[in-house]
Amino acid sequence: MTGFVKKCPECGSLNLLWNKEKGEIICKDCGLVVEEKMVDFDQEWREFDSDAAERKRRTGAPMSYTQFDQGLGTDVGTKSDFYRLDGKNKNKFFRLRKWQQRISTAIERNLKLALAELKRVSSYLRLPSSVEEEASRIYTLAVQKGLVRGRSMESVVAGALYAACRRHDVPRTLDELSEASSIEKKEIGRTYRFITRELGIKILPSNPADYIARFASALKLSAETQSKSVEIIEKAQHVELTSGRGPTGIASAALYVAALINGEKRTQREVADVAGVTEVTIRNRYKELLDKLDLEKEIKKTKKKK
DNA sequence: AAGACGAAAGTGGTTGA
DNA sequence: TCAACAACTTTCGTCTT
Repeated sequence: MTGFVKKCPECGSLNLLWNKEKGEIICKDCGLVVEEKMVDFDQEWREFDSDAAERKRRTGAPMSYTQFDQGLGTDVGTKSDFYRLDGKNKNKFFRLRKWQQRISTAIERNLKLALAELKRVSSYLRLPSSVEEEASRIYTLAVQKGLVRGRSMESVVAGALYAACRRHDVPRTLDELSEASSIEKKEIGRTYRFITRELGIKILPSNPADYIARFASALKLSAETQSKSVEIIEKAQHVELTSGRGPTGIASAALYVAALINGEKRTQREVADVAGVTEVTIRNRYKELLDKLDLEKEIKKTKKKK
């Protein structure tokens, strides 16, 4: 097991939680998200003898959708081939090469550009490579279905990334995508809905709890507060408070309450900012949470302690 | 003076006739 | 295709700490 990060840079704790699926390392003590993008250096297979090793080892460049042609491109000849051909075949050679280049310019160049943009945005957001891969796949499919026509390449890229994030339970808000790609929120939402519908990609509504780690870390809240808010969210889900509501609203309200309970008060404004919702939404969710989950005692308790 | 609260009007999207 | 609708936002005035 290889670990780059062994100690939390914030509080020095060694109590780190590795979450490979989300590509995050979270400090259990202070809640800081230490590293959001990490590489898994483990081999996922084991070799018991040299025979098995031969079969299981894979060599060569990985095939990846982040390469525009999955890394398996073909070029029709180069000059070095040219001198070996007679007159007739020279013509054929040029014809083929011309067509190859025309096709390249039409579709593949677009893909090349788009995937470069996709990589840029995804690294800006420090997304795990699994998400980047998925997004590239989605974009490629979208191009093949001609869904990019009439839309800007960038917005489709952003939409594909958003969809990939959702599928991998690594939610990023539309605001974050918007900031990274400089495409309007509405536009991303629109293309996101469009391409997922057209490609028949099913996406479950995201779980508010998935946002907690990042929001809490941005607000420098303790791990207790984090788990408290996850707990609150779970309770809220049992009482059917969560369906139909924006997950970020729920997450931020739960976080706000949890912070109050643990005496780590943050203003509604602060929470609202990192979660990308308004104070009003937090207030509404907050009120509902208090109504249904009688958390008031707990808040009063910590008040008296002071 | 800042933060919390709540009312009212507006926005963009979904749904169902 | 249109109208009703729910969730969320913006704005603004009032209350609380």
